[in-house]
Amino acid sequence: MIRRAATLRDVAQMVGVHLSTVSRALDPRTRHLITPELAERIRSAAQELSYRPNAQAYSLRTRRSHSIGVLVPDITNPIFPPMVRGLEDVLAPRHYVTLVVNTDDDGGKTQDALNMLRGRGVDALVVACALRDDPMLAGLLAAHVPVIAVNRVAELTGLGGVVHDDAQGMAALVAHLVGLGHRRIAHIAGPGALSTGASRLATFHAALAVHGLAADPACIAQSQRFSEAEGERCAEVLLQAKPRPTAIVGGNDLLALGALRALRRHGLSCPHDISITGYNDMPFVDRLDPPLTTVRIATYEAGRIAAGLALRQIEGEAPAPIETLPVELIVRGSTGKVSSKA
Amino acid sequence: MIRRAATLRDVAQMVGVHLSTVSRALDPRTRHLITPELAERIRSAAQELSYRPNAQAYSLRTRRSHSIGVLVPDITNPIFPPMVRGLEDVLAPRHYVTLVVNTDDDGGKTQDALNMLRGRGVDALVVACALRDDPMLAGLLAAHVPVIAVNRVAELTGLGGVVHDDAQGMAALVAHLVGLGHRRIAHIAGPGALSTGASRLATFHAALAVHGLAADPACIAQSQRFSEAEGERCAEVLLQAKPRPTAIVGGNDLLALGALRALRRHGLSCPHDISITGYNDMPFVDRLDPPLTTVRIATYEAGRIAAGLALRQIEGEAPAPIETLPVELIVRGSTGKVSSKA
DNA sequence: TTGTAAGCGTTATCAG
DNA sequence: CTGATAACGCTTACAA
Repeated sequence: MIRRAATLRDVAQMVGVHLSTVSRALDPRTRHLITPELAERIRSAAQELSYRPNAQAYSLRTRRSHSIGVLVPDITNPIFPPMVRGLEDVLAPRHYVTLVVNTDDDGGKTQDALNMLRGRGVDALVVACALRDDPMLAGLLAAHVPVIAVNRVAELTGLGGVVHDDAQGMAALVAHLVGLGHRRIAHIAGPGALSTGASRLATFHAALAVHGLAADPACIAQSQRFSEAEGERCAEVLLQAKPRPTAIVGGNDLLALGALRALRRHGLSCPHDISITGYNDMPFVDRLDPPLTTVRIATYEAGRIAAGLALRQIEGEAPAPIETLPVELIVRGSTGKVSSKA
Repeated sequence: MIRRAATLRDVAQMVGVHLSTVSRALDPRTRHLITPELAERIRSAAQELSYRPNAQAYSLRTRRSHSIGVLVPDITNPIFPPMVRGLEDVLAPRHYVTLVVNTDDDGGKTQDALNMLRGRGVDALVVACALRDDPMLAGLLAAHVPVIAVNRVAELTGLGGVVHDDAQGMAALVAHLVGLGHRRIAHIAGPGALSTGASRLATFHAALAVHGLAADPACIAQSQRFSEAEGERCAEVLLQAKPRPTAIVGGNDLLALGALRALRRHGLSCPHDISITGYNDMPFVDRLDPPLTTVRIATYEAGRIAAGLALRQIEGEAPAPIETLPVELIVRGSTGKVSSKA
């Protein structure tokens, strides 16, 4: 009763032709080799049997899996779903699937995931978990596996990808704070091993310099992870600096949220006592109390672009240089004029 | 220079045995047939050549793809990533991949996704986008495709899956509100075509009855989608009821958020004028202003369980009856004592 | 214990 | 234009 799926052979038998003829009739690229009338008979027979090409047989023969591996640190982190959606929205219509795997930024898991994906013959890899110094990525490039970095990148020549414009974002953030009268601005830097952490720290310094300011070393805290707990810990450190900073720029929204929590524990109010900014504009940070001033990155768009780059590399084009997406400053309630007594 | 991946044949050649011997030596299930010493030589040769089995050849031969299709309405909706994570966390160690596809609750897209997944030979389907009356699901069951419903289910005999205990959740919510003195409690019902929408509405009525209350029809608003916009629209309607309800139970968190927005527009305060509750406990609803009282569902756990059920069905077991997961009432600031003047 | 060979469903090359 | 045939890389009876 469990009828196995129809194959080319079944369709051929039904129409009374050879299966290779069916194959040709069904492939738009070779259909022109077939008498239109026959092609139509074949098409309707295939329909009738609800023929569905066997993807693994196709892949085995053509060495094309029509699948793309996607490595994300953790899909549960709200910045990744839109990116994944962006990938899918351009890949699905072109009959590619995305195999999304979580790495938890763990070397072992990443290696396992990679082996699995390569064993499954993915045509390209989209990597959202790059380390600044990433031997895994280097290996992939050396093995000529098409690979696209998103959001985070590695310092590797020949690596294609998409990132968000940290220089622009930081400049806007700092200009905004300076405009509100802040002079003593602190930063909770993201992990130095990640390009986002390092680059935001670097551009933070650069942005201060533009306004003739320089960061007091006591106003820079280095986090180990992009997490709320780390944000809280780092903010505790920054609150000890004397004089106290009047604003804290979080390396991302989670770090900012942690900082907010630290303030609250110290009985300080945001933005009255200290202004706080985030980075990424995660969902719902506009509804927090106070709503978070932050920088919006185009994650969905990054996914779409990454998909396009992957497709191009699959077609054999050389990797394009890293693309930089513009960002947008979003001013909300967590930043305010520096209080007069400060 | 682009060395193609090593195959069994390459390993065999290196060791000087037949490729079938290599196949056996590498498969834990048949390794015992091989002289331990030879097996070890083969293992190290495979290692040396960094042999990786070709998944499509394996699937073609065995009719097992070691992949599971996952249909979600939209991965961007924060209740799904944890579920997907739960699936992956139990499937990945057993060498299964998850192919996650977004349907946007659109019939056409769902059909396309399904064709694609079946063409790729997924061993089972995990469906988080079931309709209460779902011909697609019925078709899958009829075709004997192993299918597991998560979160939302269909009224179909023989369908296995996991849902969250709406009766328990609603009872707790209503008891909480009644305990605060509320008697006139309204509900923004989720879409009637979805099991979650329908079941929460039904259990809402049942929960009121337990306290000797009955819902005024003017206190039930029917939403078309689980969205903030719909929540706002429905709340507008409820605010016209006379006397005005003192509490509104949202069909999910988004509907509640919309209601909150409507209140604000009317210059009403939550919880002072009207209490509001959500459902699902999405990330960050604990940080909103006011923090949302809601029901926490175990989405990650649901994913893990669904994975287990899928695996069992793949092994040939008959589908188990729908499993119901316990939920937890989370009381926060959006609910309060009914105001004295009411 | 190991080798032989068939076949999974395709595509692609070569004849006719 | 259509048919025959050889892979693609693997598992698995069956033989030795």
